Amino acid sequence: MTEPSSAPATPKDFIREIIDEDLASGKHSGTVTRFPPEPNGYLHLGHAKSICLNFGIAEEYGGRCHLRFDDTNPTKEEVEYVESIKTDIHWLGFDWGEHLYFASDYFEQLYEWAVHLIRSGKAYVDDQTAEEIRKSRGDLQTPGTESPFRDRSIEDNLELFSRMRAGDFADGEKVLRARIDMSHPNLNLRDPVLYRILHAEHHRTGDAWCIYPMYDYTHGQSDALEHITHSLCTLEFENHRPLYDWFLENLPVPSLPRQIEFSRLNLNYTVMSKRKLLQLVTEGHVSGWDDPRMPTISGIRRRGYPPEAIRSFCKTIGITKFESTNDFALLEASVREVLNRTASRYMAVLDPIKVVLTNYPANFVEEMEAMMNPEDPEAGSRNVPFSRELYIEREDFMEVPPPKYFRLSPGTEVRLRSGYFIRCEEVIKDDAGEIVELRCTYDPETRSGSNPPDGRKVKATIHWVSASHAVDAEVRLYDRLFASEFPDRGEGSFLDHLNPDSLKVLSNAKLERNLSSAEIGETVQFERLGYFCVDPDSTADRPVFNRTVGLKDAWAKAKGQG
RNA sequence: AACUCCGUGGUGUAACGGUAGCACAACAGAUUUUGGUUCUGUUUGUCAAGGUUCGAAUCCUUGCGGGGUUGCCA
Repeated sequence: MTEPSSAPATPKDFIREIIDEDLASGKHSGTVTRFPPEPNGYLHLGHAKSICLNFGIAEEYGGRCHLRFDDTNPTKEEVEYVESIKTDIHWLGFDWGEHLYFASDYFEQLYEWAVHLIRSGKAYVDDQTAEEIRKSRGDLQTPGTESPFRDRSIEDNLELFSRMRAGDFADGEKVLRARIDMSHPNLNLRDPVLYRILHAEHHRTGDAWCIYPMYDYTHGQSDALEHITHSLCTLEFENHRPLYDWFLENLPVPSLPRQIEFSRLNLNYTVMSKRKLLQLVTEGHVSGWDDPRMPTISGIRRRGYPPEAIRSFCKTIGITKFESTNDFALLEASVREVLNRTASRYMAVLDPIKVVLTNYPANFVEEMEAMMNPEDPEAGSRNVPFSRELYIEREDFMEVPPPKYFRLSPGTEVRLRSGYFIRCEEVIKDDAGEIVELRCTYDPETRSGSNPPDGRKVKATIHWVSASHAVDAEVRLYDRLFASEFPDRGEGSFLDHLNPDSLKVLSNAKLERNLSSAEIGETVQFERLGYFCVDPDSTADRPVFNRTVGLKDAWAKAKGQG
């Protein structure tokens, strides 16, 4: 079983090290993890980190990972979310097989265990109001005070709890609490609430219950019932672990899972909390949960990020207990790395300016052969029509070029990608002085594949589209949703930091003919511009493309530095 | 202030008492029919002070700094 020492094993994070130890010591013979979303919202990149961790460990260790919906709060949860969560996990490339569970499946068992706690004097029914309970809990420096109902007899508690279940009481009238220690320095141990009364319709159990277990009372026992070995969650649950363990110690559970906490994913220039994402949607700052600017899984999918890139990103950022903020550039680097290898190349002109080749025959069309992907010779080639009238990118021409500008300008020559050398002979403007057309000549001896016999060179190659063959399209240019690196920090609302230029719609883009057959969801490269994904808003005669991410742009950088 | 977790280049992450490495970012150069890709090189780091040790990012102490916790949310 020993690896040859020559293999530079990728360093393991502290969680995998713990698993290794547990396997080596015989504490566990296998590994079972779980991903436990609450079905009250859409999954985002933070969840992706947890999904990659839990399902990734299951794959690596030949174990399994359960998908368990933590559905203990009927007032917030909906079936709609259950389905979207399943879709997103599958899209990320993971599968729970037959191990789909719901915490609500355990309601009866959980109830019996609550009775068990009451019988052993470790739980009681409290008649105090929410407000009274809050006040008597004390605070970070002050111990709490015990409830006047704390010492009810076991018989009374049994009777009352049974009547709570039977619906004899109104919402909030009573709760079941654990009987632990009202002066414990960890507030979670100050007689936490186990059950509350909620006369609400549950998405799975309907009206079978009017009392619902709290997260703390549910999670660990669900883990134990499923024989989860390692229950991985984020840092904010660290203070809950003593309570998690308390239940396992005081209940006849079938297994002893271990909770381990790691730091959640933070990304700059975005927000990740469900509440804030929901706010962006409900207040209309974005078009929906799947707006391509959203850090939701459905958003990045629509944006065109490949799942492989998300997985590699999660591998790159690692797992630690240190609360850190990851650079958005790291995510984009993962996206570019995958797309550079896999995306087909096409030409598209986003902001067109017409070029007429005065020495090229009218009504003549040549089919130029172009590589589908220079990084992947197997991808083959495509034909691109070439003719007398073309479009080129407006920013690929400058009448008065600054130093180091390699593209087209009056009198200079560039290569058209997969086409010919052209030289700009004349600039045509309208009355307003706006450039409307360039008159150029082409060199017949420079057809793609051959260079001019006189050995002359050009300093740039630019993209183009044949005017008569062009497909009209809308292109949506996305930028980061927030202008500030940490929208959460500082005074005021995070909404104050929204980037007003996060979406720019170009409605006059001209695409290479071959792009008309691109399918919704497909991500391609527009040469020299970036990666673009076909949006579901596309129609048969008018495709819509979303910019996934731009190519690195050394010129923009040089220009910016002036 | 109580409890608790955590501090390694600009960012993220390794090094498990023995040469502080990798990725991203930045910068410089080479290649290039994408100012992309690829390749090469450069800059930048162990929070602080003591202690243990032949030797400390690592162990100990203290200090400093950051996160989390006062829902009948998860």
